[in-house]
Order: sequence, then structure tokens, then C-alpha cells
Amino acid sequence: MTESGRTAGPRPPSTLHDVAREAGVSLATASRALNGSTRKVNELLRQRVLTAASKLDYSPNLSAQAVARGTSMTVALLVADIADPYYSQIAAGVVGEADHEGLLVTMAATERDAVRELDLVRSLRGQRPRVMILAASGRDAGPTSDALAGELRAFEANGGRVAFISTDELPFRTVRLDHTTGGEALAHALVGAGYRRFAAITGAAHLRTPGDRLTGFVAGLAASGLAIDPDRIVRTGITRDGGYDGMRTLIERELGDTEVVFAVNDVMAVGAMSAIRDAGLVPGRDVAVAGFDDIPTARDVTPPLTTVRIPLEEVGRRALRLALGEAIETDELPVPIEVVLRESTPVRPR
Amino acid sequence: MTESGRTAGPRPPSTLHDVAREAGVSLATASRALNGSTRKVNELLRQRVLTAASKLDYSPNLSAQAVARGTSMTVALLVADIADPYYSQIAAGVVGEADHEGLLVTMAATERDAVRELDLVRSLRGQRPRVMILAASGRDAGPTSDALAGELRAFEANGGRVAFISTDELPFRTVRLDHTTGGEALAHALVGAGYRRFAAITGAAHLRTPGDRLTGFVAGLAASGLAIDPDRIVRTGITRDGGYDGMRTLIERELGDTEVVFAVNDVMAVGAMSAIRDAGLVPGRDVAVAGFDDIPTARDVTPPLTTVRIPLEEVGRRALRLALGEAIETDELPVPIEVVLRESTPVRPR
DNA sequence: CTGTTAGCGCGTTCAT
DNA sequence: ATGAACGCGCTAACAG
Repeated sequence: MTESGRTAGPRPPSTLHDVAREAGVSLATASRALNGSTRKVNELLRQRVLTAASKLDYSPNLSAQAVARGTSMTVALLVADIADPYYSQIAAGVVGEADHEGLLVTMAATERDAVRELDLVRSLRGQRPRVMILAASGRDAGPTSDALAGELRAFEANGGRVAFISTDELPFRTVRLDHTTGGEALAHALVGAGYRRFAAITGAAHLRTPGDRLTGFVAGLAASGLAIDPDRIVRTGITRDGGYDGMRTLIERELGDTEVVFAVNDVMAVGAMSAIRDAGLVPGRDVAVAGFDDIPTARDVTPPLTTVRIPLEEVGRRALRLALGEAIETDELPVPIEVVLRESTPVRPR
Repeated sequence: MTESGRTAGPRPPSTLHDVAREAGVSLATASRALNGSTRKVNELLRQRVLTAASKLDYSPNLSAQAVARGTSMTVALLVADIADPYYSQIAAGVVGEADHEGLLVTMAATERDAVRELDLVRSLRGQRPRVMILAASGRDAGPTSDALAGELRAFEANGGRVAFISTDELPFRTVRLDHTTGGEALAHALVGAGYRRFAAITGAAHLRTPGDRLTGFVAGLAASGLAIDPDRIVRTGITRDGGYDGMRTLIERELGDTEVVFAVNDVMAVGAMSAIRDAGLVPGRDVAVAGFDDIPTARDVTPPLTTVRIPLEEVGRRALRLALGEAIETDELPVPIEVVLRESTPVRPR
């Protein structure tokens, strides 16, 4: 008795070979009929192959194709935290554009750990992705950063393309976001709205993006002869809870005459607003709040959050096009960043 | 003159073969030293191979490994919309657990389109992922749904594992979320808080999750002899803007004595709150609002949003373990869902 | 322990 | 237009 009557254990996927045999054609013909670029196969045979394929539930083995072709249809995306709206919006843009190009995207989270980031780049490189997009980096130079650069350089030397998002501390294609100018513009807008006394909640000192944003902000204030009391700048985690804690710290240190607090990103600003409220104060009235990014939630908190808008999804799309070398005209221009004044920073009569 | 002096065009990645040659060992030894399971290779040689590998910037070709091994290290994840906090939190959980297992996850967005979903499953199947997690489905039966089931069945027949999240309308492993019971519990809680007159904002009729939630809610009300006026139920897109628009519709139809509106998810509820505010009303005071999911933002809107909590990240982790057949004890229990009463539904004295 | 060799599933010349 | 044969990079017997 053969084993045909057994309980069906996992039967291996049918191969192109199976399809070819079923259709009574050669492997090559089957290949051409199913995946070959320009059709040059008899319509009759083509149909036979197609029916055989569907009859056998054939699904082309992408790994095998990648090996044979020497190139995959994958893009690798690295973010710090998938659940963070900043990154999830960028990711949505990347995935959207990738789908548009017939590419599949592999995503990983660095959890803001430089070592993890390096490890991930290493494994991801094994996928031989067409492009690798790093949205999670942005630290000051260091040994890990050198290793990262080396790994990426090797990746590019082998024909891969890498694109950074945000800061260009490493010599690779980058969708630059002008955090500094954005921070400056925000400062000007706030000064214009009558604010004079500031506080800030930012991230660890070695982080590029928060640093640039705050630097710009400070520069913007300086242009008006204003400054932030160093005692009113608190460093904390760049997360919602970090923002909350940072604001608590500020409150415990006595807000004094602080009129507005600038959180280096919206997620933190939102946390800060909750801290303000939990302290029995009213954001926007007792103390104004401004953020950065313009995540969707910014419109829905109360009062709506003043921020600096970055078109995050578009940034994701642009990163992919840039890496692919398919940049369209507008991709060459700097990413448009604009201050969005909302009610969390009401005009302040003086 | 040889071409050694040319401008370095993309030089193909070095192969295991190159490493072996450089180290002066055989292919097999190199393979064992670099990727072989349990080490059984002379330490000296091992070192030679390792140095050769790093000298050549060797990176194992995962596709080739997958072909040779007959199995990949990938998991495929399908969500409706990556930027939606509901999905991005689940994704964070899946990616976290996958990383834990040394798996890479490729992610795709169905954009809530059944046909796209089917197409994506088809391509994703080509990756020969170990598991496929579908968090985006949940429609009533239909031709597309049959095709989807067929595709997934074939995938499983070939040794793949699939896991659904949320509803089990198809016969596959599922991390069931008890939307109905959750809706019911919410209704009870609201009735307990003194509410008697309800409105609801939900999604298209064929969508399972919104349907179950509302059904449960209605059942919960019925248990207390209450009901929702059909005229006070509006169907709209299950997005923030959908919630906003739905609420506007409700307001245009005259809120009348409506005391609380139940939006079938938090994202919609948040949009609804903004619509209420934009209409010059105060959410929580003029009309209460309740949502579902407990996304992070729920705590940060004003007033904080009453909702039904689902541990989304944990759901993502559980889905992966379930698919992998590594379910731990607690994975067998139903996902804990609980009502979280916040100030968007203040107790209503009667 | 190490090296040889035969595949894995597929694309692609090169003949026919 | 079609088929036979080789190669892609790697793993896994199978010998030594």
C-alpha cells in the first residue's frame, strides 16, 4: 500500500517543474508563460500553462526567483517604533509607494537602540533588498555609527541603494527635513504671537533631530533677543510618556512666568498637555504648548496643538523614490515644512 | 589593460564561495562556520572563515538559504492601514515577537479593499513565509472571501501557518476579540452611569468588527429595555474623518435628547469629539462619547475617552505565537477586554 | 571534523 | 517559438 491514503501532511508547494509537466511543456516555456517579461509564447500553450498553474495552486517562489535573477523585489525599512505615529505615517508612505512599484517591504524596529539598528541592517542586508530606508537613525557620530556606515557602504557597493530620512550625518542619499529652520520659524511665530518666556522639553543630547529642532528654536528666539533659561529645558524620552514626565518636572520646578513650552515633537507635546491638565492647569490658557510634526492627533487634542507640519507620508514616498533613483521633479525640492498655529498657543496680548 | 582600473561599478556581493576560497577551506566548512546550527568546526578554521567573511563584507544570501533549506525566516503581515493606531499597535506587537524569534516581517496594507487583500496574499505567498497574519479582513462572506480562503488553504497545505486577528469568519487559527461582549459591557456600563438615550456611529454593514461591536452594544441596551433609534445610527468610514463626518450628520439631524454617542472605534470617536467641539458643543458635557480599542490617544483627548480596552500589542504577539504553534498558557484564554470609563462619559445623575 | 557532490526552484542562454 | 542544460548561492547528505 502506498502512502497515498495518509492524512495529508504538509505537501511541498508545487514547483514550476510540476506545472510544466502538468501542462506538457518544458520548464522554460512554463517560466516564460508565467513570469517571462515580454510574451513570446504560443497562446494555446500559454493557456495550458496557466490552467495547470492554477490547478496546482502554483505560487512562484520569490526566493528562488531572487537567487536566479540576482535581485529581489524587496525594500527594507527601519524605524524606531512602529506604533509611534511619526514612524507609522512614514511607513505608510513607503509601503504605499513600494506597492505601487510592485515591491514588498520588510519592516523592523530599532527601538532607538544603535546596536539593534546595526544588527538589523546586517540581517536585512541578507534579503538583498533593492533599497534600504533608515528613518530611525540620527545620532551623533560614534563607533556604532562607523560600523553602520561601513555596512551601508558595503550594501551600496553591491548595488543596493540606501536612503536616510531626516538627518544627513552619514554620506548617503537623504530626505532632509529642515528641523532647524522649522524650529526657527516656530520661534518667530510664537514671538509674533506675543510670547516672551519659554520652556522646552527635548530628548537625549546625542539625538540629532530633537537637537536640531531645539537649536533652531533657540536661534529663532535669539534673533529677537530672547532666550530660554537653561533651567527651563528638560531632557527626557522622546515619547508620549517622556513628554508627560518632562512637563511634570517643569511644573515641579515651578513654572513661574513661563508662557509656553515647546516640546520637540507632537507625541511629547500631547503628553505634556495631559500633564498640564493633570496638574489642574489648562493648556493654552495657563501655559501654551507647541509641538513638531503635525501628527493627526494634533488636531484632535484640546486645544488643538500648534506645531510644525511635516508631510510624513509624502516623506516616506519620497524616500523610496529617491533610493530607487526615480526622483520626480518635486523630490529635488526641500520638503515643505510649515508652522501651523492652533489654539494651544493663543495670541498673547501684551 | 584589464578592467581593474574602472570606476567601481556595483560589484556583486561576495558569496560563501568567495569566503571559503579566501579562508582556504571548503564551501561546506565555511557554511558550517557561519550559519551551521551547532558548531562542529575547528576553532582555528572557524576564525579564519570569520575573518575572511568580515574582510569580504560577506552577508549570507537569505533567499539562497531559503531555497536550499526549503523554508524562510519570514512572516507576512496584512493590515488595513499602517498609519491607523489600531493596526500600528498590532504590528508593533507582531514585529516585536518576530524579532524575538529571529524572524523578519514583511508588511502590506490592504487599504480595506478585499481584492487588494487577495492579491497581496497571493504575492506574499511567494515569499514562502512561515506564517501569514491577517489583521485586515473581517467582511461577510462573498466570492472574494472564498478565493481568499482557497489561497490560504493552499498556503497551509504547503506547510504555512495562518492566523487571523479579530473575527473568525474563515476556518483558520484566530486571535478572537470578543467585540460583541465588549459592546455589551460598554452598554451596561453606560446604562449604569445613568445614560438612557443613545446614538451610534459605525461602519459599512458588511464589516464584521464594527457590526459585532454595535450588535453587542444594542444587545446590552436591550437587556435594560433600552434601544437606539435607527435614525440615530449613522454608517460611515471607519476612520477619524469618518467619525467626524458621522458626528456632523448626527448633529445636522438634530441631536435632540441624545445623551451619548458610541463610535465603534476610538479613531472615529476622536473625530466625533472634534466635530462636537467644532459645532460649539462640549464633548462630555453636552453630549458624551464612547469609543472602542483604547488607543494611546484616548487618554490624551479632552475629556479623556471612555472606551473598551484591547491589549493591541499583546494581540499582535499572540497572533504570531499562535501561528507559530508556540502558544503559551495565557494564549489559550480569551483576550481580556475591559471597559474603561473616563470623563467623556461622566456619571449622569437622574 | 572536513571536503565532495547533489540538489533547492527558477531564469536564461544556446541550440533546434 | 520551444526545449535542454547550466548557473545562482547555499544546505545537506555522503564519504573520507
